[in-house]
Amino acid sequence: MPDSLPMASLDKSISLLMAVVKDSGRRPFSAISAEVGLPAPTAYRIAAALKKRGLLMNGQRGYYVAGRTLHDLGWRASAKEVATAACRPVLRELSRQTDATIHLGVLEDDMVTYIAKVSVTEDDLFTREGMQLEAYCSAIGKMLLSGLPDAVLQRYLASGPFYKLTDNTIADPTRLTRELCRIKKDGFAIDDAEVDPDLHCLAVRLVEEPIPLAMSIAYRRGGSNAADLLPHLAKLRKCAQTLRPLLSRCLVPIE
Amino acid sequence: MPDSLPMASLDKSISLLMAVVKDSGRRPFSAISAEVGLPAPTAYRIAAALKKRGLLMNGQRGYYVAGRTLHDLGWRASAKEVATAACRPVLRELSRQTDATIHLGVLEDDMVTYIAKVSVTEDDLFTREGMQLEAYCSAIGKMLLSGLPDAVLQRYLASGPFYKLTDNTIADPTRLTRELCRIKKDGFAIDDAEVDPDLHCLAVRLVEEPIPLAMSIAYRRGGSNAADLLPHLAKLRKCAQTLRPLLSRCLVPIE
DNA sequence: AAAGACGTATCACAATGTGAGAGGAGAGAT
DNA sequence: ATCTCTCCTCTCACATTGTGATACGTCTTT
Repeated sequence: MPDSLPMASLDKSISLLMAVVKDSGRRPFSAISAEVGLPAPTAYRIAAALKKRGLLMNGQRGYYVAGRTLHDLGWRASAKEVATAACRPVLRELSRQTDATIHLGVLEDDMVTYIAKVSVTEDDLFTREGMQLEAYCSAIGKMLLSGLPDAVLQRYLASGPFYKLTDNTIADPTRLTRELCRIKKDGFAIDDAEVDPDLHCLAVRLVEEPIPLAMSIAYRRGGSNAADLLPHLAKLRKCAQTLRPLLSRCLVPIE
Repeated sequence: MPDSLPMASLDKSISLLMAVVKDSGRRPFSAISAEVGLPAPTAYRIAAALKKRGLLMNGQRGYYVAGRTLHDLGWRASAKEVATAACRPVLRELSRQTDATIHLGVLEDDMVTYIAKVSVTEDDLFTREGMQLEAYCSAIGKMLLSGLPDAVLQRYLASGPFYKLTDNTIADPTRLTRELCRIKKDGFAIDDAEVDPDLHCLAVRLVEEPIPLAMSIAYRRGGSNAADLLPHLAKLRKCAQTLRPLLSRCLVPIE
């Protein structure tokens, strides 16, 4: 063996961890460590270290099972979380350029969930990461709705009633349908103070797979209106363009 | 520093991995590695090793995000999977003692999912891990149904119709209700050839939190009947008793 | 009581991870 | 275009640190 790889010890540990977890309790630890090719003391030392960090736990004597930390980490590695992590730095840059707040959102049972909120300066928006909003009146929501299959969209439109949160809220299913058509055609959605009298948003689509994502730029200013946002459309689209390859690298559906 | 812990390198790697994943793209890698206290070359070497194994991936330049392997491992560390892993060796022992097939199951939208099937000898049962069966006619299913809150159970009973898979299947909601009451009182459920003419099962409850689990012992023999299984009830219960502390150690709801 | 498997210690050796320093590669700014 | 800053990699001498044969305590099974 001429050149031994760097971090051989880490690599062995990962192999062991994966082998144990994938075995799912079928074989005793000794058998697994043997298969991975580790002598007993080494294997037990690694297992002890992994256990200390909660990546492994003791099952029945002679057996190990996946630990809670692993579950935590895995949860944080869900498509939603990875998308958030991958996008955040780019969104921060866009926020810096536009001096506005950027939101990243997904559709979850007929509501928009904001999975990332990025702003450079302190903003006075009521939005928060993890918050859910009605889809039909927010820019991200309408953007995502416009991408739904027709049958699903019809079911949504029939599921009303839609309440008017402000004077501008489009609560009429017919008008909403027209608006979604326009959005699909133009490729951008606007929230013209439809959820809050002072809030104006402009949203574009990001990706569809493995999870539909959209992002929006938001201003909260008395006196401004939605038209003020349109100049930023190009920047938004360029940002989306930057994000797409990034996301597809991180979120490959299956190999 | 007198005694350095064993597997210090692994420990550092885990710290770095967790820090990166938990940061969720908020700060660049350099900042995170600095916080963890790792010099740049070391941090990058570790990151490269983690990336090679798919635990990390590259985001935007200067950023890392959780990788697909991490998601896989985390999925395998879900409550269901950990429960399976933790139980399997014990179930295997019971299977050896009784020379029967042991099943472990959960309730998932009104059906039983078999998450583990253990048998020492080759069996000729049609069951498979991951398979779903009607709850109202299987022993594990009835056991789990009997533990449902009253309101949920009523909804289930009203959700029929229940089909007779064999002559013995209890398809009448009233009789089924009576049977579930008995099961709740006695603490065991029987499948007396209610799903397959040759299959007899005896099930007991395991745990309720964080996920209701039940296990069953199954014989497939022409000429035998459910009464033949009752002598094994004590062994089943002892086995459940063994598993309970094990499971609570592995599946602590939240810390 | 004996046999066997799990898990931990001990310890000398050297393999291997370490980290300063230098340098290449990109991106952004001027 | 050049400059500049940050990201990332390479090299290399050092000694920290992981390694694994052997051996011992402990628990479970026969």
